[in-house]
Amino acid sequence: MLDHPLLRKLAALSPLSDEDRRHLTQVAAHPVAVPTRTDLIREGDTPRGVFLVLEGMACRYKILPDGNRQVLAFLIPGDFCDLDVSLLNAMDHAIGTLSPCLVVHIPTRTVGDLLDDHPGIARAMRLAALVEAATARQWLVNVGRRSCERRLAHILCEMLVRLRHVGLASDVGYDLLLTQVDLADATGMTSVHVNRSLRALRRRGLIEIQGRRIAIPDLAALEAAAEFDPRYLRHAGTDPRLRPGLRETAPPDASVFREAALPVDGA
Amino acid sequence: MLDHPLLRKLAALSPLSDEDRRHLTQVAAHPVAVPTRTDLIREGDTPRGVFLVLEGMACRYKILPDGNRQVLAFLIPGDFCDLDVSLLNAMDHAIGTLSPCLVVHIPTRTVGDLLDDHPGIARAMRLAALVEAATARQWLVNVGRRSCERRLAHILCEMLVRLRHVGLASDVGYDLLLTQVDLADATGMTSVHVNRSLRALRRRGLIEIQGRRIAIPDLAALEAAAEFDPRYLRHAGTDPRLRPGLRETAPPDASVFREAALPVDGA
DNA sequence: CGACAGATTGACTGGGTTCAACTTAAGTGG
DNA sequence: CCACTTAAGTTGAACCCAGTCAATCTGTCG
Repeated sequence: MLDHPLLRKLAALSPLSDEDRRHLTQVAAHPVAVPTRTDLIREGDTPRGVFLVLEGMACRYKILPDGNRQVLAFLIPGDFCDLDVSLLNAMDHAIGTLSPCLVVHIPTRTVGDLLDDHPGIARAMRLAALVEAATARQWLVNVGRRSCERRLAHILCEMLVRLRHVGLASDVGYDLLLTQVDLADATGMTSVHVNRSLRALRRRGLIEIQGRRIAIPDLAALEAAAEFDPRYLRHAGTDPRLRPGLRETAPPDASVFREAALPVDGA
Repeated sequence: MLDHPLLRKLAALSPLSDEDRRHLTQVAAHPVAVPTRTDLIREGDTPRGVFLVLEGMACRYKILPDGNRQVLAFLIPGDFCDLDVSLLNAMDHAIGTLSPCLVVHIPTRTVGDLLDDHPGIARAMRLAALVEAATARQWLVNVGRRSCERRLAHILCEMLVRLRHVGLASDVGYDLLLTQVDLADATGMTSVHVNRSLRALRRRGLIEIQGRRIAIPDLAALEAAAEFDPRYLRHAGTDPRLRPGLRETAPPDASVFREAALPVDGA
């Protein structure tokens, strides 16, 4: 039961009862095989539910008028797309596979039931959505302000942690089912320059690549090179062991708001 | 009552009852003045509620080890931060003012009551959150795949639409309470290059700048230069007038999923 | 054995950064 | 009311990171 990626992922965020687990397992009982480079949903489509990836890798992406693609997020086993998607009547981006995948489609109604009738699941899924939002912020920082080599290192670190969360990576490496073009479109680079930057990382001894396998001989070194801090990937959760301590210098008063602010006569 | 930015923004997304309006007005009754460049909450802080901006401009941002800043989103009057923030125990980014602001702090508990007891408000706020997520995706595309001049044009178009939604922009322009450094940190550029690119836009006759005032003589031209499509800013909503038609060629079958997919024996 | 996608490498180019000086605007206090 | 201070905007020149173009290599699969 633990090898079910969705269960692993959600249980790591918030405790799940046996009943929750049973229910989730049932919801994901009938996956469908989808070949590489196939859209699950396109920009402009009306979402009829949520997709859940059980095997393989997919991505959210947008295509620009000039044909360029920007990858917005990678979806790995255990990932699903927007909970509140039912409120929308048109997708502003597409979701497509990057490798052969096993995917489950969960109808809007089932999602609603899940959220309404299973508070434990609802909480875990809301937390997962917050982690995804935090990841999106990291990507914006990545593309906006980090050097190309660091960007790649950062994404490789991120994928290691995420894959490990669902049992798909060892401590030393993992299979990255992506092409260098996919990495380029995710990091705002050219595939040519992805290639060169990967080589640079290889030469620095930070990674080793054999086919699709990424090996990381010295994780601490790679994380340092990436300025990677994994806390955003789990910064939710009630488990005190997971509680982050992002600031080293504890603030005497949390909010500058109260100090600096001047009360004003309201309305 | 309509000049309340929060009401204008939410009402545009989903219908609000008079009672909803009364309640929201009351929640935002006691704003506080906050000077420029003041943090409302910092990275690592535990959120104790939600901030609502009534006047001025603020932003979400992150600071990198080398001191560089990445702005993740601009907050304008009517904007508030994450609803589900109470699930977190540490912010992964900071929120700070970029101009003198009037801000309301809404305690976690009040937010919960609002969401639980006022379904109309809850729906509108969930939609607003989805629009913010869509905006974040646009920013990633912006920084990842658009030329610098286009990036700036895109952000200027976006701000026009958003400010117009809360009655703070005319058809021809608005006051942008940001410095060129702020724009640079939002677009992944240098302030020097922001300056040069703005000049280029000015020379092309797409914008006019006087102090903080941005005038847009020919909106269609600017939108074309930016490849800007405003639908993501309102693509939610039940109002059929707001229903987007992102694709011009209607798909015969919405989901390639069903076509391409091969059923697989599940678990 | 082709055929094709993906990876790799080289040479050249250019968009955007860096560094630094200077101007303008907006306070602030004597 | 003006001298002083500071933040923001503007401009030039040199440099370099990363894109572009294009050829070649490698592996895989029918």
